[in-house]
Amino acid sequence: MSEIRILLAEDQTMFRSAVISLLSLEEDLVVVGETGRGDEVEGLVRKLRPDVVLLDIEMPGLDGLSVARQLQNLEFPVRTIIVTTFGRPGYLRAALEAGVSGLVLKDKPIASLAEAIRKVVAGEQAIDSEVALAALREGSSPLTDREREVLSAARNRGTIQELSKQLTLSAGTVRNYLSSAIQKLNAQNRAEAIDIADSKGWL
Amino acid sequence: MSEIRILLAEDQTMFRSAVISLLSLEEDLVVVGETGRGDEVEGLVRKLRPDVVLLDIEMPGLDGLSVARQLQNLEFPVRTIIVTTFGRPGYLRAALEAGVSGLVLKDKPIASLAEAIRKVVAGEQAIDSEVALAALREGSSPLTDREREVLSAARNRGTIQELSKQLTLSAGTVRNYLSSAIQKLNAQNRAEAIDIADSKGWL
DNA sequence: GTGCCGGGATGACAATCGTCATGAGCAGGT
DNA sequence: ACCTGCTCATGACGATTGTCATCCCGGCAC
Repeated sequence: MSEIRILLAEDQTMFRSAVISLLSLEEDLVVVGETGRGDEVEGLVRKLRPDVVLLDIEMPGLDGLSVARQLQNLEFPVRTIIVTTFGRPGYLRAALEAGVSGLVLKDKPIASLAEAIRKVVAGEQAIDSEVALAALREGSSPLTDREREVLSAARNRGTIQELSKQLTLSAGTVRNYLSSAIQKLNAQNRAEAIDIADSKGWL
Repeated sequence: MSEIRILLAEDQTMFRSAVISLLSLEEDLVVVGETGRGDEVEGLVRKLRPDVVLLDIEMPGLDGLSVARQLQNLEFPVRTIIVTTFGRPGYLRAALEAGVSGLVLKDKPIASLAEAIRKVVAGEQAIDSEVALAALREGSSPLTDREREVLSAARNRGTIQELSKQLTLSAGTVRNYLSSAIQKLNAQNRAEAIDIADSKGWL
Protein backbone atom coordinates (compact mmCIF):
# COMPACT_ATOMS: atom_id res chain seq x y z
CA MET A 1 0.00 0.00 0.00
CA SER A 2 1.38 3.36 -1.05
CA GLU A 3 1.54 6.59 0.90
CA ILE A 4 -1.47 8.82 1.44
CA ARG A 5 -0.96 12.20 -0.23
CA ILE A 6 -2.29 15.17 1.74
CA LEU A 7 -2.93 18.83 0.93
CA LEU A 8 -3.36 21.17 3.88
CA ALA A 9 -5.29 24.44 3.65
CA GLU A 10 -5.14 26.40 6.90
CA ASP A 11 -4.50 30.08 7.41
CA GLN A 12 -2.66 30.05 10.73
CA THR A 13 0.94 29.53 9.71
CA MET A 14 2.04 28.29 13.10
CA PHE A 15 -0.70 25.68 13.23
CA ARG A 16 -0.18 24.68 9.63
CA SER A 17 3.54 24.05 9.88
CA ALA A 18 3.11 22.26 13.19
CA VAL A 19 0.52 19.88 11.79
CA ILE A 20 2.69 19.18 8.77
CA SER A 21 5.62 18.26 10.97
CA LEU A 22 3.58 15.94 13.10
CA LEU A 23 1.70 14.25 10.26
CA SER A 24 5.01 13.64 8.53
CA LEU A 25 6.05 11.51 11.46
CA GLU A 26 3.42 8.97 10.44
CA GLU A 27 4.89 6.41 8.07
CA ASP A 28 1.94 6.25 5.70
CA LEU A 29 1.19 9.96 5.44
CA VAL A 30 2.91 12.58 3.31
CA VAL A 31 1.94 16.23 3.05
CA VAL A 32 2.45 17.16 -0.60
CA GLY A 33 1.25 20.75 -0.45
CA GLU A 34 0.02 23.57 1.77
CA THR A 35 -1.66 26.94 1.47
CA GLY A 36 -3.14 29.62 3.68
CA ARG A 37 -5.72 30.78 1.15
CA GLY A 38 -8.98 29.07 0.18
CA ASP A 39 -8.89 30.30 -3.39
CA GLU A 40 -5.59 28.59 -4.05
CA VAL A 41 -6.81 25.13 -3.13
CA GLU A 42 -8.42 24.05 -6.41
CA GLY A 43 -5.33 24.89 -8.45
CA LEU A 44 -3.09 23.00 -6.06
CA VAL A 45 -5.40 19.99 -6.12
CA ARG A 46 -5.26 19.87 -9.92
CA LYS A 47 -1.51 20.09 -9.89
CA LEU A 48 -0.69 17.82 -6.96
CA ARG A 49 -3.54 15.30 -7.06
CA PRO A 50 -3.68 14.63 -3.32
CA ASP A 51 -5.80 11.83 -1.88
CA VAL A 52 -7.12 13.99 0.94
CA VAL A 53 -7.55 17.74 1.39
CA LEU A 54 -7.66 19.16 4.91
CA LEU A 55 -9.68 22.37 5.03
CA ASP A 56 -10.02 25.02 7.70
CA ILE A 57 -13.38 26.80 7.59
CA GLU A 58 -12.20 30.35 8.17
CA MET A 59 -9.70 31.25 5.47
CA PRO A 60 -8.95 34.33 3.41
CA GLY A 61 -9.97 34.14 -0.22
CA LEU A 62 -12.63 31.46 0.05
CA ASP A 63 -14.08 29.63 3.06
CA GLY A 64 -13.50 25.94 3.54
CA LEU A 65 -17.07 24.86 2.90
CA SER A 66 -17.13 26.65 -0.45
CA VAL A 67 -13.83 25.04 -1.35
CA ALA A 68 -15.30 21.63 -0.52
CA ARG A 69 -18.22 22.28 -2.88
CA GLN A 70 -15.74 23.34 -5.55
CA LEU A 71 -13.73 20.15 -5.18
CA GLN A 72 -16.85 18.01 -5.43
CA ASN A 73 -17.24 19.13 -9.04
CA LEU A 74 -13.80 18.10 -10.26
CA GLU A 75 -13.43 15.46 -12.97
CA PHE A 76 -11.51 13.25 -10.55
CA PRO A 77 -12.37 12.35 -6.96
CA VAL A 78 -10.81 13.97 -3.88
CA ARG A 79 -11.70 13.31 -0.26
CA THR A 80 -12.10 16.37 1.94
CA ILE A 81 -11.87 16.75 5.71
CA ILE A 82 -12.92 19.90 7.55
CA VAL A 83 -10.60 20.83 10.43
CA THR A 84 -12.25 23.47 12.54
CA THR A 85 -12.15 25.12 15.93
CA PHE A 86 -15.77 25.17 16.90
CA GLY A 87 -18.38 22.51 16.73
CA ARG A 88 -21.14 24.72 15.48
CA PRO A 89 -23.83 22.08 14.99
CA GLY A 90 -25.02 23.73 11.80
CA TYR A 91 -21.56 23.30 10.32
CA LEU A 92 -22.03 19.55 10.13
CA ARG A 93 -25.12 19.80 7.98
CA ALA A 94 -23.45 22.37 5.75
CA ALA A 95 -20.32 20.25 5.54
CA LEU A 96 -22.19 17.11 4.56
CA GLU A 97 -24.10 19.05 1.93
CA ALA A 98 -20.78 20.29 0.60
CA GLY A 99 -19.72 16.69 0.17
CA VAL A 100 -17.02 16.42 2.81
CA SER A 101 -15.98 13.02 4.12
CA GLY A 102 -14.77 14.04 7.53
CA LEU A 103 -14.96 16.67 10.25
CA VAL A 104 -12.33 16.93 12.98
CA LEU A 105 -12.08 19.44 15.83
CA LYS A 106 -8.86 21.29 16.55
CA ASP A 107 -9.67 20.56 20.15
CA LYS A 108 -8.62 16.94 19.66
CA PRO A 109 -5.13 15.43 19.58
CA ILE A 110 -3.27 15.10 16.31
CA ALA A 111 -3.76 11.34 16.46
CA SER A 112 -7.45 11.78 15.80
CA LEU A 113 -6.65 13.73 12.67
CA ALA A 114 -4.37 10.98 11.35
CA GLU A 115 -7.04 8.46 12.16
CA ALA A 116 -9.67 10.46 10.31
CA ILE A 117 -7.41 10.70 7.26
CA ARG A 118 -7.00 6.94 7.11
CA LYS A 119 -10.72 6.37 7.55
CA VAL A 120 -11.80 8.61 4.69
CA VAL A 121 -9.17 7.16 2.39
CA ALA A 122 -10.68 3.77 3.19
CA GLY A 123 -14.00 5.12 2.00
CA GLU A 124 -15.56 5.66 5.40
CA GLN A 125 -16.76 8.90 6.95
CA ALA A 126 -14.98 10.40 9.93
CA ILE A 127 -17.26 12.74 11.85
CA ASP A 128 -16.24 13.89 15.30
CA SER A 129 -18.66 12.34 17.75
CA GLU A 130 -19.01 15.53 19.80
CA VAL A 131 -20.14 17.47 16.78
CA ALA A 132 -22.47 14.69 15.67
CA LEU A 133 -24.13 14.60 19.08
CA ALA A 134 -24.40 18.37 19.28
CA ALA A 135 -26.03 18.44 15.87
CA LEU A 136 -28.56 15.87 16.98
CA ARG A 137 -29.30 17.81 20.16
CA GLU A 138 -29.72 21.13 18.45
CA GLY A 139 -31.80 19.88 15.59
CA SER A 140 -31.95 21.89 12.44
CA SER A 141 -32.61 25.55 11.95
CA PRO A 142 -36.22 26.69 12.43
CA LEU A 143 -35.60 29.58 10.06
CA THR A 144 -36.85 29.73 6.50
CA ASP A 145 -34.43 30.57 3.70
CA ARG A 146 -35.39 34.21 3.59
CA GLU A 147 -35.32 34.61 7.33
CA ARG A 148 -31.82 33.24 7.34
CA GLU A 149 -30.75 35.49 4.47
CA VAL A 150 -32.14 38.59 6.08
CA LEU A 151 -30.68 37.78 9.47
CA SER A 152 -27.35 37.01 7.91
CA ALA A 153 -27.33 40.30 6.04
CA ALA A 154 -28.25 42.10 9.25
CA ARG A 155 -25.06 40.81 10.81
CA ASN A 156 -22.96 43.39 9.02
CA ARG A 157 -25.07 46.23 7.81
CA GLY A 158 -26.85 48.43 10.28
CA THR A 159 -30.23 49.94 9.51
CA ILE A 160 -33.27 48.36 7.91
CA GLN A 161 -33.02 50.89 5.10
CA GLU A 162 -29.65 49.57 4.04
CA LEU A 163 -30.80 46.00 4.35
CA SER A 164 -33.84 46.55 2.15
CA LYS A 165 -31.67 48.13 -0.52
CA GLN A 166 -29.12 45.36 -0.43
CA LEU A 167 -31.78 42.63 -0.56
CA THR A 168 -34.12 44.47 -2.94
CA LEU A 169 -36.98 44.01 -0.54
CA SER A 170 -39.32 46.57 0.95
CA ALA A 171 -38.35 47.89 4.35
CA GLY A 172 -41.53 46.49 5.86
CA THR A 173 -40.80 43.01 4.59
CA VAL A 174 -37.34 43.09 6.05
CA ARG A 175 -38.83 44.07 9.39
CA ASN A 176 -41.31 41.21 9.19
CA TYR A 177 -38.63 38.63 8.50
CA LEU A 178 -36.46 39.94 11.26
CA SER A 179 -39.39 39.92 13.63
CA SER A 180 -40.32 36.31 12.90
CA ALA A 181 -36.68 35.24 13.15
CA ILE A 182 -36.41 36.95 16.53
CA GLN A 183 -39.45 35.11 17.78
CA LYS A 184 -38.44 31.72 16.42
CA LEU A 185 -35.09 32.05 18.16
CA ASN A 186 -36.61 33.29 21.42
CA ALA A 187 -34.46 36.38 21.26
CA GLN A 188 -35.31 39.83 22.57
CA ASN A 189 -33.94 41.80 19.66
CA ARG A 190 -32.04 41.59 16.43
CA ALA A 191 -28.57 41.47 17.92
CA GLU A 192 -29.45 38.61 20.24
CA ALA A 193 -31.07 36.68 17.41
CA ILE A 194 -27.92 37.03 15.34
CA ASP A 195 -25.82 35.80 18.23
CA ILE A 196 -27.99 32.75 18.78
CA ALA A 197 -28.24 31.76 15.13
CA ASP A 198 -24.54 32.34 14.59
CA SER A 199 -23.51 30.26 17.58
CA LYS A 200 -25.45 27.31 16.19
CA GLY A 201 -24.07 27.71 12.71
CA TRP A 202 -27.45 28.59 11.21
CA LEU A 203 -26.27 31.63 9.31
CA MET B 1 23.69 27.99 30.15
CA SER B 2 20.84 25.77 31.26
CA GLU B 3 17.61 24.94 29.50
CA ILE B 4 14.69 27.35 29.30
CA ARG B 5 11.64 25.95 31.12
CA ILE B 6 8.33 26.64 29.41
CA LEU B 7 4.68 26.33 30.47
CA LEU B 8 2.10 26.35 27.68
CA ALA B 9 -1.52 27.43 28.24
CA GLU B 10 -3.61 27.02 25.10
CA ASP B 11 -7.06 25.52 24.77
CA GLN B 12 -6.82 23.92 21.33
CA THR B 13 -5.39 20.51 22.06
CA MET B 14 -4.16 19.93 18.52
CA PHE B 15 -2.32 23.23 18.45
CA ARG B 16 -0.97 22.77 21.94
CA SER B 17 0.51 19.33 21.37
CA ALA B 18 1.91 20.37 18.02
CA VAL B 19 3.70 23.37 19.48
CA ILE B 20 5.10 21.27 22.28
CA SER B 21 6.54 18.76 19.82
CA LEU B 22 8.14 21.43 17.74
CA LEU B 23 9.54 23.49 20.59
CA SER B 24 11.04 20.32 22.05
CA LEU B 25 13.14 19.98 18.93
CA GLU B 26 15.04 23.08 20.01
CA GLU B 27 18.04 22.13 22.10
CA ASP B 28 17.69 24.88 24.66
CA LEU B 29 13.92 24.72 25.21
CA VAL B 30 11.94 22.30 27.34
CA VAL B 31 8.19 22.36 27.89
CA VAL B 32 7.66 21.43 31.51
CA GLY B 33 3.89 21.74 31.64
CA GLU B 34 0.72 22.38 29.69
CA THR B 35 -2.92 23.18 30.29
CA GLY B 36 -6.03 24.10 28.35
CA ARG B 37 -7.57 26.18 31.12
CA GLY B 38 -6.64 29.68 32.21
CA ASP B 39 -7.55 29.12 35.83
CA GLU B 40 -5.05 26.29 36.17
CA VAL B 41 -2.06 28.36 35.15
CA GLU B 42 -1.17 29.98 38.46
CA GLY B 43 -1.12 26.66 40.30
CA LEU B 44 1.09 25.09 37.68
CA VAL B 45 3.46 28.04 37.74
CA ARG B 46 3.87 27.73 41.51
CA LYS B 47 4.54 24.04 41.20
CA LEU B 48 6.73 23.96 38.10
CA ARG B 49 8.52 27.30 38.28
CA PRO B 50 8.87 27.81 34.51
CA ASP B 51 10.99 30.61 33.09
CA VAL B 52 8.38 31.53 30.49
CA VAL B 53 4.60 31.08 30.30
CA LEU B 54 2.96 31.05 26.87
CA LEU B 55 -0.63 32.26 27.08
CA ASP B 56 -3.47 32.11 24.59
CA ILE B 57 -5.98 34.92 25.05
CA GLU B 58 -9.18 32.97 24.58
CA MET B 59 -9.28 30.18 27.12
CA PRO B 60 -11.94 28.59 29.30
CA GLY B 61 -11.74 29.42 32.99
CA LEU B 62 -9.77 32.64 32.74
CA ASP B 63 -8.57 34.66 29.76
CA GLY B 64 -4.87 35.01 29.04
CA LEU B 65 -4.63 38.70 29.89
CA SER B 66 -6.14 38.15 33.32
CA VAL B 67 -3.75 35.28 33.89
CA ALA B 68 -0.86 37.56 32.99
CA ARG B 69 -1.99 40.10 35.58
CA GLN B 70 -2.25 37.29 38.12
CA LEU B 71 1.28 36.12 37.42
CA GLN B 72 2.65 39.64 37.78
CA ASN B 73 1.72 39.56 41.46
CA LEU B 74 3.62 36.41 42.37
CA GLU B 75 6.46 36.50 44.89
CA PHE B 76 8.88 35.31 42.21
CA PRO B 77 9.30 36.59 38.65
CA VAL B 78 7.88 34.86 35.56
CA ARG B 79 8.06 36.06 31.97
CA THR B 80 4.85 35.84 29.99
CA ILE B 81 4.25 35.75 26.25
CA ILE B 82 0.82 36.12 24.66
CA VAL B 83 0.26 33.82 21.68
CA THR B 84 -2.83 34.94 19.83
CA THR B 85 -4.65 34.66 16.53
CA PHE B 86 -5.61 38.21 15.86
CA GLY B 87 -3.66 41.37 16.09
CA ARG B 88 -6.37 43.43 17.71
CA PRO B 89 -4.39 46.63 18.21
CA GLY B 90 -5.97 47.22 21.61
CA TYR B 91 -4.66 43.87 22.79
CA LEU B 92 -1.13 45.19 22.78
CA ARG B 93 -1.92 48.00 25.16
CA ALA B 94 -3.89 45.64 27.40
CA ALA B 95 -1.09 43.09 27.25
CA LEU B 96 1.58 45.60 28.18
CA GLU B 97 -0.55 46.85 31.07
CA ALA B 98 -0.86 43.24 32.19
CA GLY B 99 2.89 43.05 32.34
CA VAL B 100 3.60 40.64 29.50
CA SER B 101 7.03 40.54 27.92
CA GLY B 102 6.07 39.32 24.47
CA LEU B 103 3.27 39.03 21.95
CA VAL B 104 3.45 36.59 19.05
CA LEU B 105 0.87 35.91 16.33
CA LYS B 106 -0.22 32.38 15.47
CA ASP B 107 0.04 33.58 11.90
CA LYS B 108 3.82 33.40 12.12
CA PRO B 109 6.09 30.36 11.88
CA ILE B 110 7.10 28.45 14.97
CA ALA B 111 10.62 29.82 14.65
CA SER B 112 9.37 33.26 15.60
CA LEU B 113 7.90 31.82 18.77
CA ALA B 114 11.19 30.19 19.75
CA GLU B 115 12.96 33.44 18.99
CA ALA B 116 10.53 35.40 21.16
CA ILE B 117 11.04 32.97 24.02
CA ARG B 118 14.80 33.47 23.93
CA LYS B 119 14.43 37.22 23.73
CA VAL B 120 12.22 37.57 26.78
CA VAL B 121 14.45 35.24 28.80
CA ALA B 122 17.29 37.55 27.91
CA GLY B 123 15.29 40.39 29.42
CA GLU B 124 14.16 41.96 26.17
CA GLN B 125 10.64 42.46 24.91
CA ALA B 126 9.38 40.51 21.88
CA ILE B 127 6.45 42.28 20.29
CA ASP B 128 5.31 41.23 16.82
CA SER B 129 6.07 44.10 14.49
CA GLU B 130 2.75 43.80 12.66
CA VAL B 131 0.84 44.27 15.88
CA ALA B 132 3.08 47.10 16.97
CA LEU B 133 2.51 48.92 13.70
CA ALA B 134 -1.22 48.31 13.75
CA ALA B 135 -1.40 49.67 17.27
CA LEU B 136 0.42 52.81 16.17
CA ARG B 137 -1.89 53.26 13.19
CA GLU B 138 -5.08 52.80 15.18
CA GLY B 139 -4.08 54.98 18.05
CA SER B 140 -5.77 54.50 21.37
CA SER B 141 -9.42 54.28 22.20
CA PRO B 142 -11.37 57.54 22.09
CA LEU B 143 -13.79 56.20 24.67
CA THR B 144 -13.87 57.25 28.29
CA ASP B 145 -13.83 54.58 30.97
CA ARG B 146 -17.57 54.62 31.49
CA GLU B 147 -18.34 54.62 27.81
CA ARG B 148 -16.20 51.54 27.43
CA GLU B 149 -17.82 49.84 30.42
CA VAL B 150 -21.32 50.51 29.20
CA LEU B 151 -20.55 49.43 25.66
CA SER B 152 -18.86 46.32 26.91
CA ALA B 153 -21.83 45.42 29.07
CA ALA B 154 -24.13 46.02 26.10
CA ARG B 155 -22.29 43.30 24.23
CA ASN B 156 -24.08 40.55 26.09
CA ARG B 157 -27.21 41.87 27.69
CA GLY B 158 -29.99 43.15 25.53
CA THR B 159 -32.16 46.07 26.63
CA ILE B 160 -31.21 49.32 28.30
CA GLN B 161 -33.32 48.35 31.27
CA GLU B 162 -31.14 45.33 31.99
CA LEU B 163 -27.99 47.34 31.46
CA SER B 164 -29.04 50.07 33.88
CA LYS B 165 -29.77 47.47 36.55
CA GLN B 166 -26.49 45.68 36.05
CA LEU B 167 -24.48 48.90 36.12
CA THR B 168 -26.58 50.62 38.79
CA LEU B 169 -27.02 53.63 36.55
CA SER B 170 -30.19 55.33 35.45
CA ALA B 171 -31.57 54.22 32.11
CA GLY B 172 -31.12 57.69 30.69
CA THR B 173 -27.47 57.78 31.63
CA VAL B 174 -26.87 54.47 29.96
CA ARG B 175 -28.48 55.80 26.81
CA ASN B 176 -26.30 58.90 26.93
CA TYR B 177 -23.10 56.90 27.21
CA LEU B 178 -24.14 54.60 24.44
CA SER B 179 -25.04 57.55 22.28
CA SER B 180 -21.71 59.27 22.77
CA ALA B 181 -19.85 56.02 22.16
CA ILE B 182 -21.78 55.48 18.93
CA GLN B 183 -20.83 58.93 17.73
CA LYS B 184 -17.19 58.70 18.71
CA LEU B 185 -16.89 55.43 16.79
CA ASN B 186 -18.77 56.74 13.76
CA ALA B 187 -21.28 53.94 14.06
CA GLN B 188 -24.94 54.03 13.14
CA ASN B 189 -26.23 52.10 16.11
CA ARG B 190 -25.28 50.17 19.19
CA ALA B 191 -24.52 46.88 17.44
CA GLU B 192 -22.18 48.51 14.94
CA ALA B 193 -20.41 50.41 17.69
CA ILE B 194 -19.79 47.18 19.57
CA ASP B 195 -18.42 45.56 16.43
CA ILE B 196 -16.03 48.41 15.77
CA ALA B 197 -14.76 48.70 19.32
CA ASP B 198 -14.42 44.96 19.65
CA SER B 199 -12.49 44.59 16.43
CA LYS B 200 -9.93 47.08 17.67
CA GLY B 201 -9.67 45.48 21.07
CA TRP B 202 -11.10 48.48 22.88
CA LEU B 203 -13.58 46.54 24.96
C1' DG C 1 -10.82 81.63 40.86
C1' DT C 2 -12.31 80.24 36.43
C1' DG C 3 -12.57 77.13 32.95
C1' DC C 4 -12.73 72.44 31.21
C1' DC C 5 -13.69 67.61 31.34
C1' DG C 6 -15.74 63.47 33.01
C1' DG C 7 -19.39 61.26 35.74
C1' DG C 8 -24.30 61.13 36.70
C1' DA C 9 -29.03 62.48 35.90
C1' DT C 10 -33.61 64.32 33.75
C1' DG C 11 -36.88 65.46 30.16
C1' DA C 12 -38.25 65.94 25.50
C1' DC C 13 -38.26 64.57 20.69
C1' DA C 14 -37.79 62.10 16.33
C1' DA C 15 -36.39 57.97 14.29
C1' DT C 16 -36.09 53.32 14.37
C1' DC C 17 -37.60 48.82 15.80
C1' DG C 18 -40.56 44.88 16.98
C1' DT C 19 -45.30 43.33 16.66
C1' DC C 20 -49.60 42.40 14.63
C1' DA C 21 -53.38 42.15 11.26
C1' DT C 22 -54.19 41.59 6.74
C1' DG C 23 -53.81 40.56 1.92
C1' DA C 24 -52.08 38.72 -2.55
C1' DG C 25 -49.50 35.35 -5.24
C1' DC C 26 -47.44 30.92 -5.73
C1' DA C 27 -45.76 26.40 -4.74
C1' DG C 28 -46.62 21.61 -2.80
C1' DG C 29 -49.38 18.01 -0.79
C1' DT C 30 -54.02 15.32 -0.01
C1' DA D 1 -60.35 21.63 -5.33
C1' DC D 2 -58.57 22.67 -1.01
C1' DC D 3 -55.37 23.61 2.52
C1' DT D 4 -50.95 24.83 4.09
C1' DG D 5 -46.70 27.24 4.08
C1' DC D 6 -43.44 30.54 2.20
C1' DT D 7 -42.71 35.04 -0.03
C1' DC D 8 -43.63 39.82 -0.41
C1' DA D 9 -46.12 43.85 0.77
C1' DT D 10 -48.80 47.64 3.45
C1' DG D 11 -50.47 50.11 7.41
C1' DA D 12 -50.86 50.90 12.23
C1' DC D 13 -49.32 50.71 17.04
C1' DG D 14 -46.40 50.89 21.07
C1' DA D 15 -41.88 50.27 22.78
C1' DT D 16 -37.21 51.14 22.39
C1' DT D 17 -33.39 53.79 20.77
C1' DG D 18 -30.50 57.65 19.57
C1' DT D 19 -30.02 62.60 20.00
C1' DC D 20 -29.97 66.88 22.26
C1' DA D 21 -30.31 70.52 25.81
C1' DT D 22 -29.64 71.25 30.40
C1' DC D 23 -28.54 70.59 35.06
C1' DC D 24 -25.37 69.38 39.34
C1' DC D 25 -21.01 67.82 41.19
C1' DG D 26 -16.01 66.99 41.73
C1' DG D 27 -11.21 67.20 40.03
C1' DC D 28 -7.55 69.37 37.64
C1' DA D 29 -5.03 72.78 34.98
C1' DC D 30 -3.80 77.51 34.34
